[in-house]
Amino acid sequence: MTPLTNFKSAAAEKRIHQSYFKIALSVDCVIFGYAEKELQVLVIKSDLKEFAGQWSLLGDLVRPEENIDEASYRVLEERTGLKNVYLEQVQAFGECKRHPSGRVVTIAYYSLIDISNHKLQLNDNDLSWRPIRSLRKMAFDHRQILDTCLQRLREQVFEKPLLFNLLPAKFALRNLQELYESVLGEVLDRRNFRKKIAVKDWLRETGELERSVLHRPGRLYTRQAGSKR
Amino acid sequence: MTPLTNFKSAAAEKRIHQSYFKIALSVDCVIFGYAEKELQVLVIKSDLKEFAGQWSLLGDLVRPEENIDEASYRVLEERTGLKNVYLEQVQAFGECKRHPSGRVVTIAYYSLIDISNHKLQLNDNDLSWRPIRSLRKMAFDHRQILDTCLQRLREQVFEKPLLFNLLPAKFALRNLQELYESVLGEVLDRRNFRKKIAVKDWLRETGELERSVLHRPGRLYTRQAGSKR
DNA sequence: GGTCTAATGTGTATTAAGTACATATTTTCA
DNA sequence: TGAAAATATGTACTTAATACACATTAGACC
Repeated sequence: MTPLTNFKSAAAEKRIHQSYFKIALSVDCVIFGYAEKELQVLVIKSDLKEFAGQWSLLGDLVRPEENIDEASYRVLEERTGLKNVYLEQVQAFGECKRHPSGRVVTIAYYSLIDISNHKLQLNDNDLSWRPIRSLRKMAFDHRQILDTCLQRLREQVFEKPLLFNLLPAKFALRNLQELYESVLGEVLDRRNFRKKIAVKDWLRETGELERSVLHRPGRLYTRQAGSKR
Repeated sequence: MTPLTNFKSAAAEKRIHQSYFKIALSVDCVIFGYAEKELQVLVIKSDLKEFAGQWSLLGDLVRPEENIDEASYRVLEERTGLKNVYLEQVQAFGECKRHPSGRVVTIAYYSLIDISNHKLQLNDNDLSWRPIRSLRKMAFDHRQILDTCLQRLREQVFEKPLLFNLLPAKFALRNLQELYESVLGEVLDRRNFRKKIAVKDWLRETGELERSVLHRPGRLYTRQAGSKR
């Protein structure tokens, strides 16, 4: 029987509430970006003394009257100003001792945004884009959360047109391939990559060409209007 | 900034704790079984008046000093007596109004057990195996949780040797195929199915044959010792 | 304007995986 | 001994994944 039922008395009910309704819930967002041919994550300097100097993911406590998905959208919007962004729940992390301030269970989400498209106040709050490679140690269990989300992302990149969210509206196929390569951590064959993307109907040619490149310019593509995220 | 840092005073810290550390956390386990050629789920009659007569998943509140994974193993063991069972977290469900007694966020897990292998007290507590098909309406958001877990299971049955957990130690290939068919909800070609399973090295022949069948008996197989769940 | 550079754009042959499909064999039962 | 019912098995076809090479184009420089 769950402790939430069959109370013997009102006093018993109150006692149960006091002993169980004292966990805090947070959401943590792994916000991926792409710059300098590397996958980046938006992180913030931890302001807990236990993790002084370490980077942490962007997160916040879930408010008492807030759905968890709403909380994740709120965190994202507060930090990046962006609405209607792809956000996906990955899983919960619930080790007792993961947060020094008490029992805080967190729900991890990941999101993908175009760094150049939003103007966040990077001077503010030590908020910063960091290449994943450089984030060896992070506050809390955030490195584990990041790994789990990255793994989920890797599983999905050929299933759903997710990575376009990391690029500007118009991009060359080479840019897309480099992005896939840095997400997957492996090099891909150009012809096979183009074939694989081509059959998915995720792309539309713009008719334009790259500019200011020191070589033959590639065609610019944009995401196919109907392609669902 | 998260509300857990930069307190202006001890009083402020206490206030924050009081307003945020009041969510309860539960785990809900979708425990799959297999009987009468149908996929079954272990459910219990809801004892909340709001859901009188409806079935609910097996769950419990997470204790203050308990990891969430530990909680799910505890629920499973309390209900089935089984230890060391495959259990996988799927995701959190956190709608504000999902539980009538207060804000209870739940983490969903799924598990697979061999019904014939455990002797649970089915008379006890209206605990019962029900075919999934028959569970049209369930208490809370448990039908949604069940659907989500079933979908995850379907994605994994050819990736990991999960379904063997639902069968007795020795089984014929036909039993395995019927199980796959009822999980996936589609019929499979026998020759192609055997080929697909054969390449995975999940099975070992026992050298024995089926008994007491009204036709040519099939060979009995058992799970390959090294095959990871 | 000719040449160099660097990357674009493209096709085919091979292998692996998935799908469709039919017949001989073995055991039990009557 | 024959009928019933399910086992065991192989091949042709299609689709997806992989490996791999060469002609083309725009810019930069002289």
